[in-house]
Amino acid sequence: MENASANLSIGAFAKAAGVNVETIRFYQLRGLLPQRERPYGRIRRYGQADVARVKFVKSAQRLGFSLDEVGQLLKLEDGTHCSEAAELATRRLADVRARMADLACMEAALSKLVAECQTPRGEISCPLIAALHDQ
Amino acid sequence: MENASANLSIGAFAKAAGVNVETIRFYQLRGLLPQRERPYGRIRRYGQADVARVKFVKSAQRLGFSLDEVGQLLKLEDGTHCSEAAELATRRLADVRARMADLACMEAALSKLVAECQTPRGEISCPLIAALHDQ
DNA sequence: CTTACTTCCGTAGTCAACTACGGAGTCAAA
DNA sequence: TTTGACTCCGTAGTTGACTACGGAAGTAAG
Repeated sequence: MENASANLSIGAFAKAAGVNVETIRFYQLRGLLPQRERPYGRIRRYGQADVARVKFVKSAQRLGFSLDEVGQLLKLEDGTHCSEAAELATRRLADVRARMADLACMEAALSKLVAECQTPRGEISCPLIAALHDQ
Repeated sequence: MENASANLSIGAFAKAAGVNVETIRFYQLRGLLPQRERPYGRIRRYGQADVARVKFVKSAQRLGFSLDEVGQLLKLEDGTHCSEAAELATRRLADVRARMADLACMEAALSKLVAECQTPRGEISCPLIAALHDQ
């Protein structure tokens, strides 16, 4: 059922998946897509299952998974390893939350500095630069 | 007044600034630190002003500025170009806020998926993997 | 004066996730 | 059958911010 509609050239495949041809090749090299056999000096053909796989990769990336982690997720793809998948996702979630906290600090500091810069002051030096100096 | 206490070797300088020696050299190459003259086949010496400059770079980096932007900030260092500095900071702030929004989306999606994985279900496939398939 | 640590300097390597290039082979339309 | 687009494949380049390496020269301690 995988090859049922294996009628796409790599270019059509890439377009259907919304990525560049080079990205497809790169994923094949990385083991994220199976290396299809090439029928006797002909061009390889791809199907909807391949398109779905690339879209899966892209979805997971949007959630902050690295390609390595996406690879692990793909190995669990039959859906019988829910707890392993959940563990990966939990780690990712912790990471995302840590990054959010970092950004919140930056946000606070930057908006304070920008506000101070826009406050009319009667004198010399820029509070943004000054603040950066004594952290 | 810059060279007032120019008595640190590059190693001591790096330690005082909390970075590696290689990082100092890299910053010199990038123009973030002045290329000191080398007194006739002797070793260069550095002072507190240099240490402060590296700390400035590190502070700005923590706020999300790239080294290129830090370079611009350093050119404004005399404090008389407050509005330019504020403009840079405003751009950074917008960027930080955009990244926060992205991460918030990821957070929501991931925590939903993890929660679903932990909900007892009576059957087959992993909701996390399934969800990734139809985004 | 010797020994061992630093410094100097340029070049090359790292990581992640691609992107670019180039030459040969394949395919489809006119 | 020719032409022009596409595919194949391997290698190399990109970005950002460093990190590593290696040989020669300077320096500090004993």
